Amino acid sequence: MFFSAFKVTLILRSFKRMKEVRNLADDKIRVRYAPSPTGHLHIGNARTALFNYLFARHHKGTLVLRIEDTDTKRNMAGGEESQIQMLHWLGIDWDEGPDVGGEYGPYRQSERKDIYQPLIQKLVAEGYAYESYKTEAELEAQREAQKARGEMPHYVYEYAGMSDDEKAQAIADAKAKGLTPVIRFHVPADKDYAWNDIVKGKIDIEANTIGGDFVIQKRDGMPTYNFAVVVDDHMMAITHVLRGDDHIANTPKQLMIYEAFGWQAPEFGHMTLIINSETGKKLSKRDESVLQFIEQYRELGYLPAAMFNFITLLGWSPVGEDEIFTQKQFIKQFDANRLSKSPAAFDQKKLEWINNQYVKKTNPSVIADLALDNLIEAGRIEAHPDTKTIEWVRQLVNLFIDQLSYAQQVVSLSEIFFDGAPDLDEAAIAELKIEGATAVLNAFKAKIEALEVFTANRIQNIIYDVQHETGVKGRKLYMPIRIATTREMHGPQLAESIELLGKEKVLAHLNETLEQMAKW
RNA sequence: GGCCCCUUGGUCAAGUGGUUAAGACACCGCCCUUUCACGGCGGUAACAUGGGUUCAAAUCCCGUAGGGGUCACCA
Repeated sequence: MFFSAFKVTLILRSFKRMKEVRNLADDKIRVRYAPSPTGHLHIGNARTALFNYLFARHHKGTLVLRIEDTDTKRNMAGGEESQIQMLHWLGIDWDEGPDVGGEYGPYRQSERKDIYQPLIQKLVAEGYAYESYKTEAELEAQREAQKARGEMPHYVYEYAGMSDDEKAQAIADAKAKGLTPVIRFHVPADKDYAWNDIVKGKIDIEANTIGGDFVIQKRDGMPTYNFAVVVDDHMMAITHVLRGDDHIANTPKQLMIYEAFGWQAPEFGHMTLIINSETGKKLSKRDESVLQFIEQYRELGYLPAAMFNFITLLGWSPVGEDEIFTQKQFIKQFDANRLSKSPAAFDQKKLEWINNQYVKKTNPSVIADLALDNLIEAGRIEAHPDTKTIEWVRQLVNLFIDQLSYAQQVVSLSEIFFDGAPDLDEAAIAELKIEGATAVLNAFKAKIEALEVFTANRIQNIIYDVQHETGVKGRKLYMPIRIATTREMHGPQLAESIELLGKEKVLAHLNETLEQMAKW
């Protein structure tokens, strides 16, 4: 017996699979979502949070929320609260974080300075890092000069060619001038940093292509992102880092720091960015053509479960052909190996379709409550409506519920119930000129005037009566009534619409229409 | 420009050497229907490109093109 190439391939493949399963089945999996509180929750960040959440819950691991607020200038007041609130709205919860505590805290980087400082000093003492006195103005000038020479901007080691004594002297001089240094990490020359990325596969980057020694401690004493993540991920025992692929270029820098400390790096997975289908570029926060923030969707009356579903399908795909799942089902079937390698465009139409699927499955009173807010917001209904108005809105929403992509659409769909009678368009006029229309309308009007209990049921019966009386049926019966009462050719079920319009409005519209018709 | 990543219909995507190349959204048509919508049925439409490897390539290798990301004392 001998092994065929085919068999060897099979064996290798199953070995590879075994390894994956063993890694991923480990219940000590700890992942984190680490936003910086610079604003509201962005779609892209929400997706990162979502995948980390699914990954953690699928493997029964731990999700950590860590606030990366080392840039004191960019921190926004209320940013953290806003992010937390929107994550909860989406149905994401976590096991450790600034709001819930945990054994690995504190969970805000601004509260961890005492942890970073000694570690930075350790790197300096061991020669992995050094004080850098170049000012931002000098560095800017250097970058300009490099560009002028056609070079790409990069940091040049400021003590190049100096002996230890000369270097010590230079530092002493700078100190004498009262300059405060930053700390730079000394990038090892001619080394390769490679990792097996969970989504992209093997990535290999040479140390000398990353732009020179990078800052790990800023002049204000705060660590930079690239330093703080490494320390925190290590100290918080993070096993898997799932983040946007705009972090790929940072990864070698972080690997260097792991190496300097002798720590084991976590597994990395770099997920694709969400792009704007019009520009093909990553969603930029200034981009006006797409709503970018979760809060905006909430305000339009999108349902959290639908958003969760939609975002999950953006860059990840389930095994079968279904696309609508409960959160529980998503957790059960989530598999990081199925994360997409190519970027996904944000498709508003698909989101609307998905939300409509959820709207139809949701208790109508929930949708009505959302729509009520939108109607108040739009000025259609006064704030603090009475119970009669609320009941009326419920009926209104029920008329449109099957076609709602999101609750706020009720505002534009229901215009005829709020505004005065719109002008008739040509098609409507043509419809009213069809023989029999006048007879239908006169008969209908007489019965409506006499109707005491103004309900859809009674109104429908009137329509039947008109049918028997005039002998007109079908489109020729309904269209004149629809146009004369609602002043539109299209709309939801007629009897219900007439009920909601109310007797007064209906008669006013009927009279106006009949007067117009008399002049033809 | 250096480095890195990506490339299946308009969009999201399945696919891991042999398939009539799934499915969903959108679009178009038909049906249901008093209109609109919902729903049902059907249709148009794709492996960027050139070379290999192989009996066989969307799938493996190399090149080319295109797109994107990143090059801060931002994260």
